[in-house]
Amino acid sequence: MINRVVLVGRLTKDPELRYTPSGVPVTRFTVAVNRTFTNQQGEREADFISCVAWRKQAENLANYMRKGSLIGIDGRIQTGSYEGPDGKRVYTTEVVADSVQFLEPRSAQGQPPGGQPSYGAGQPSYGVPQSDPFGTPFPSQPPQNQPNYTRVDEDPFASSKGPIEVSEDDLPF
Amino acid sequence: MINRVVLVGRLTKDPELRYTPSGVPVTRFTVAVNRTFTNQQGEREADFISCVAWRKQAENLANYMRKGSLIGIDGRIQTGSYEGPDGKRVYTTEVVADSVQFLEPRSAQGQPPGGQPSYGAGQPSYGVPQSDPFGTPFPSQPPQNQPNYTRVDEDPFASSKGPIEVSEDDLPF
Amino acid sequence: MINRVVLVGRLTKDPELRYTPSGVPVTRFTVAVNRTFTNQQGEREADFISCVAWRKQAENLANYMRKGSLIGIDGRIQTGSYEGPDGKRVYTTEVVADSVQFLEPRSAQGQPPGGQPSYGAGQPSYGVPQSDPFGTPFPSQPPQNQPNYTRVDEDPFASSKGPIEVSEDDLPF
Amino acid sequence: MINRVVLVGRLTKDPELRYTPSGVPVTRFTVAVNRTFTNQQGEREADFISCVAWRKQAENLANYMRKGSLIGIDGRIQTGSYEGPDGKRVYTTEVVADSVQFLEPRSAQGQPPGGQPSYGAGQPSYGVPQSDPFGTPFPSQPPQNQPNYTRVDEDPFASSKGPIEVSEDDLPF
DNA sequence: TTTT
DNA sequence: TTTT
Repeated sequence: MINRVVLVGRLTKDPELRYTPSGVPVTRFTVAVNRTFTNQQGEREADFISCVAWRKQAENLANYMRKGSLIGIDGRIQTGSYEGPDGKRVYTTEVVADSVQFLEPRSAQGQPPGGQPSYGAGQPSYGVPQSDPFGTPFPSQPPQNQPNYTRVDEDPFASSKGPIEVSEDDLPF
Repeated sequence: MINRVVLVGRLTKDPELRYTPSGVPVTRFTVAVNRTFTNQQGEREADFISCVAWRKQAENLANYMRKGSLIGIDGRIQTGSYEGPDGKRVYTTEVVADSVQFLEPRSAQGQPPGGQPSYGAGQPSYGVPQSDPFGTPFPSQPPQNQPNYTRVDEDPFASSKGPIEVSEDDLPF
Repeated sequence: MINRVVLVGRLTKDPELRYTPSGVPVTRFTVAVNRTFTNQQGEREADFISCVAWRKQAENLANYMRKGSLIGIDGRIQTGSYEGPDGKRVYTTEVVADSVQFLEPRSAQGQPPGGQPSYGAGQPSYGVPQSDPFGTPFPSQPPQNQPNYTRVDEDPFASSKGPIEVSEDDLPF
Repeated sequence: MINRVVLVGRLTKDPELRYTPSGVPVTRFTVAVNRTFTNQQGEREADFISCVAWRKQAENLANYMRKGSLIGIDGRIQTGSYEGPDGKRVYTTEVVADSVQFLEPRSAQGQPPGGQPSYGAGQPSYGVPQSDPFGTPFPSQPPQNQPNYTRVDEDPFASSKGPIEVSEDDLPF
């Protein structure tokens, strides 16, 4: 069985880092991939593909990427379902990123989005370590003892023996 | 922008051929891809991935494949949306198959599912040409003047200049 | 049978357009892809992957890309062999690009390398249409009756019925 | 940087397991991938793609696959070079298999190639443990203290921190 | 609910 | 040096 996806596209939003109850970093995001062909009206449409990244990939995404960033994803399609608010089953499809590539030129990198206005903030925050995991510009350790971060569904691979991350880069560039 | 998917898995159902109002063959189907790793409970789960094939790929699928068949897909992820019955927007993700590979051994092929009972039909239909596009075991031409086949949404690429099918094989094996 | 390759990397040289005896444009080039992991010495190595593009892809490559450009390739591995100078058989492996993506930011594009500045020519030719296919910044027609361009091996797909180019974009961006 | 390959094809030979000086299992093999299109003469050609698998993948290959077996590979292209016998540099391209899929139907599996005549050997060898790593039908541990196995070049990833195997299956089916 |  |  083979299930392989490669995407190159742009983030539709600033990625937001979350943590599972057991402290595993996770980021959900959408990649807009422009089609290489046009429709009947001669317009170039795009596909908006839901993705999820875990651990270091999630942190790198949140620390170095923002809305509009060009990104490469190597991953797999994962489907699932959940009980909708109306009691009906909702089926989901998303790409789980094994590895994430940051394809912006150097000049466009290094301005990590923080709580501050992204471009041209008043006071420089780059390189200033923060205690808030959402603000730190460098890959952070899972905040083991920080009680009030955002919780998400538990990492389904928390105790899986298979490797989750293919690329173990500490820094994406 | 890159959007590439490769899947190898099994059909969850006998594929069913449909035609757009303008006579373009289309088949929607689901591929079950077993994961190569196990979950916390030690179970091997599967992803159930929605796919669509057009034209010759659609015909080959309907003519030569059935529930359980091992299949290889080379395609791309396509997203879209439609108005749900309750007026809410429903978002969709599917794989559009550029090319389809039939990975069953020869012995398991050649028993095309037809209008007849697929498994264990009374009279052999193999190789018997039919006028009904749903029953013919060989790739058929779009039934231009047959009014009462099943209609589906129009082929969005009907007049697109880009190639839809990467592989132009007349026969899949 | 499935044979799919996706690469994102940088051109090791300015691409050079050639034509087959029957006038089909072809460009051979090497893509350097940095590995996402390091070796025992802690160094990040790269793979230098031989590629070939035909027709419009070849022209776009030659017209818009240069040494160092970031490029995405969607293609397949092709192997072959030829008689070496010493009479021994030499085996080759290369990636045939079905589609080529130009991943440089806009600012880095639009300066098509020509005989001019790039390779040290006198006057700027940007945007100035030329009859010479090597100088024109826009995709050109195969120069059917120009006798003295560089000849290469005949296009093996010249009369193949299968589609060669997946993406039919006239302009890569 | 992205470097992803997916292949489905057939082994051109029975795979042979080797070990590096430090005991890492490695198998080199060639996958024949039939093209999905025909050449000018209407013939369907094939690409013969050099591959290498390490560790458990190498063992599974040697234990469960033979000449002609249908196989799926998820991997990356790796290039390198070595000093040829005539002192000239020889450049190599091969696919490093991150994961290997065994696509034969069950009936064709389970007859591990051994020293015995492959199909229909007189005495059943399946499931009979052997001390020879080349004959055992189950994944074996690296033969740490067996001096006289075949040596090959050292595993270049022996001490790499990155994961080598994406799929950690003990058994391929 | 979408990116350049 | 190649597979079905």
